[in-house]
Amino acid sequence: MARYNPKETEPKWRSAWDKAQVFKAGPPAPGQPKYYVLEMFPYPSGRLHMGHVRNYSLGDVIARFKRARGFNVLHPMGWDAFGLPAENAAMERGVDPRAWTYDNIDRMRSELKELGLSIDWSREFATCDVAYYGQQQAWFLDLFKAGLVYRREGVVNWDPVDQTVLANEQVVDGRGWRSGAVVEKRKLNQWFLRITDYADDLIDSLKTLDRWPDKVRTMQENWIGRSKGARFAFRWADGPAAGFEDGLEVYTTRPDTLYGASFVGVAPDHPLAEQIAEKDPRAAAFIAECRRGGASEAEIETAEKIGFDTGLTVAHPFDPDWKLPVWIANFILMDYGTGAIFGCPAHDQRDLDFARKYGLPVTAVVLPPGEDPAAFRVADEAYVGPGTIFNSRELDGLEVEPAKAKAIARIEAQGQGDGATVYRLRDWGVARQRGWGCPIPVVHCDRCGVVALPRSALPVALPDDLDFGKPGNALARHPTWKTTTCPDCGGPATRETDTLDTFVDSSWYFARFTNPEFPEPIDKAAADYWLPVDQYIGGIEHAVLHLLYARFVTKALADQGMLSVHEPFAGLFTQGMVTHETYRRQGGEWVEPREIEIEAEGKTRRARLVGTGEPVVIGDVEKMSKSKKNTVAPEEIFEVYGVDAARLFVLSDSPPERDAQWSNAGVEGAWRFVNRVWAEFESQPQGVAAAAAGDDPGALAIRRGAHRLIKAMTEAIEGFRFNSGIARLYEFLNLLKEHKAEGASPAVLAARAEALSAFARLIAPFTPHLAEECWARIGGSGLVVSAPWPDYDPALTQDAVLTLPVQVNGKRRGEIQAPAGAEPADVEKMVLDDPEIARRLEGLTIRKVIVVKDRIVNIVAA
RNA sequence: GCCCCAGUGGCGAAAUGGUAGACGCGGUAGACUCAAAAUCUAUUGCCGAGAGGCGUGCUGGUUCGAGUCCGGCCUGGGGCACCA
Repeated sequence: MARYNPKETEPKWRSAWDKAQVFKAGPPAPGQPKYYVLEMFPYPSGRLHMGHVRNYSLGDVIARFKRARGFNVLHPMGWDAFGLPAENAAMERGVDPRAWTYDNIDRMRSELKELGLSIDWSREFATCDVAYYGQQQAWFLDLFKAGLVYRREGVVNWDPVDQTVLANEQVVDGRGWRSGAVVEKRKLNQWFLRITDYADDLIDSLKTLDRWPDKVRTMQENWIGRSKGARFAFRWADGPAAGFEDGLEVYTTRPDTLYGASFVGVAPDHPLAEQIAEKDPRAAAFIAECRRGGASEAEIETAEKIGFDTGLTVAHPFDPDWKLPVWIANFILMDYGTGAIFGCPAHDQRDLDFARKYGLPVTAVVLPPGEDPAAFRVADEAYVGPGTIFNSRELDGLEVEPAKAKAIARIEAQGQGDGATVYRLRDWGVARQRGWGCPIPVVHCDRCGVVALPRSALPVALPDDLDFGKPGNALARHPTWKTTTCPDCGGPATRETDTLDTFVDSSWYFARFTNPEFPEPIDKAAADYWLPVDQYIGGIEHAVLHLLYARFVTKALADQGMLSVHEPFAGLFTQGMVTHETYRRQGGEWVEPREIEIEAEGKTRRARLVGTGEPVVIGDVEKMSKSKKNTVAPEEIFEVYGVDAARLFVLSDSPPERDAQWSNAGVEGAWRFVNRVWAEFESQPQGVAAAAAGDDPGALAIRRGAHRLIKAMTEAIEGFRFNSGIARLYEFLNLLKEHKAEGASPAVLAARAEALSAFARLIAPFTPHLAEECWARIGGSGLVVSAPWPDYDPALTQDAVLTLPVQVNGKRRGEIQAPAGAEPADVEKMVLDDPEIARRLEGLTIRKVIVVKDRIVNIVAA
């Protein structure tokens, strides 16, 4: 028997698909539903890694399944191709970033094609294609006109390694998301997209995304961080500070605790604090001290609360004779709310710590349920729970929520402020001081200021001769590119040399895929047909980055009339990472998996270096990374086991949302399966027609198994339980082996023929090349990729006679055989007549017999 | 600190409130082989010779019946975080 040879079959079938153009998305067809499957497009690093193999295999299962189910499927691929790695490669190796990127794309395209993905390659583009980013500039200008783009000086996150500004979302734990460098604060002119205009919509419509993981929705909700409260001004008690004649505006979520106020505080970089510092060197010294503190988690946790009494006082809004001191305090943040607060120490831990340190009063105004108002005191722990307001004059006796409403109403009546909603979300800073990106299509004119280019001036293309040889912005130092004329006055002007964040590039590519040739950014007819993406697949690491930006841009473009959908991704699936065991030599150096061999004896496993036999320590299972040397190169796996075995293993071992552990033994298991499948098809005599089984028990077992399998696979794929589905394939293969073709009756052979026809189609989404080879072997018509998904007969998914477990007092004590659908009363009689059960019931009195139809019997006895 | 998720054999994992451990990996024994690899067969949760007993992080509860539902706790992972 010939061993299955993927090296021969896999390329053969890929070119067959290619020739038949089977993966090209069709035009809108009446009566045929559409399905848009998209995996997050890759950065063209030049190398396919196992994470890609997993991500794209997952999407491919869905795409192939939906095709087989009769959907008009769109499954495109492109390249997120701008960004720093190209610039770094350029600087380190003196190559041109453009050439480097397109070379990488060529290499990765051929690797992805080798994976046998059902991609419509006719729609491929890279974000660094002028044809793409020129269209991006077009809609950027539309947003500019709509007031959704603005430029202002502000404090921004500066990544000193990548030498560029970062958005808040791109700073993780005080460090740049890509470089890992500690981010600095800098004051810069910066371009922003007004994502905060959409804060409410972005939160509220999360509710409609019922095919998104709760986790991602929660993360976005937290990130946007909506809080409801009041914004109001404290009036000055001793004459106004210059520039603050209307008072000092604060934000609070707890207006109900106003009678517990004991001070008002401002952030060290609040304009009032800066004004005071100009005249008072002690205040200036205090502010300088605050700035020294770092922004990392550990530093914040241990940082002591410190303050500076400005000597200014304000009046309590509800009692003009009540004076409150104004402090500068290090724990108040300038970029949240108004940068100023009132301190209520009894009901806020930070305020309490601060008040204890500086001897400020602590007055409890919320009485916890069941506490005695005369005796209740706050010691070291602020009380933040529910309760009844007391010590608060007209608010006394109210619960927290009504008290908030009443306080806000009074503030509003006094004209001092109003109820307000505040967000943690900041506007999206999109300018990057980098040369390998989409140029921002505006010019700076001495006379007219910042001028947006007209559409006719697009695309603003990158020059071909950028010098990436040294750090910094290659575009800004180009000798001639930025010199231009003002489209308004015709006078001399310079081009903006900042480029757009690459997250802008990826925030609309899914819409461009619907018609990548269109002369406008988006072909509305095509987008209306294909969008939203029915199933989007990618890593959880983009939960608040790409996925938030893409939602925002979709809403903004929809408001410009360019799109009809307000959400880009109807279904989202976040897949886990690919991990591997780590190995280290005694000295601690990491060792690659290919350099070791594992031996097992009983339950213990040992690893040794190949060749020397030096023992190696088996370490934790971790995400594949070059630094820990626990990577496995996909192309080496393809070479040994073929693409199908790799695809199968990466889908079979863990549920797709969880991390999958790669192991050599595991892929060998998948390889065994591939060979056993092929052996099963080879052993079947050719030309046997599928036929109804009659009552041959073997044939019936095969048919029942097959129909059960079809049902299970259909449900498993719909529910993203690929690992369970694949387990059922293995199970069914074991069943087929019990009913070998060799020496089988005609009835069994006919049942096998029916089963194998279904089986070839069921494995097609997972091991598409093998499926074609099997399909051809049994004389299936056309390509299996175009064959319809098999149907099942519900009547055949159940056995005629069932084995029902019998429990006594909830413990399994035996079993009986009963026909499917047997009436509970009949089953009860059978159970009580059973001698083995009767033995178990000796000396007991039966109180109750529960029969769950076709399931279980439980006898309650004492 | 707040929010979310997860704890099941040696390992990856299954299990609409109804036979816990499907399926795979690994192990053990055997067949084939001069031998090995590959392949095939059997077996494999734990304790026990067996009958049987015990088992889904711990602990209470609901239920005829709980891995699954509810309460409390422990451990691990993730997100947010001096956010007023």
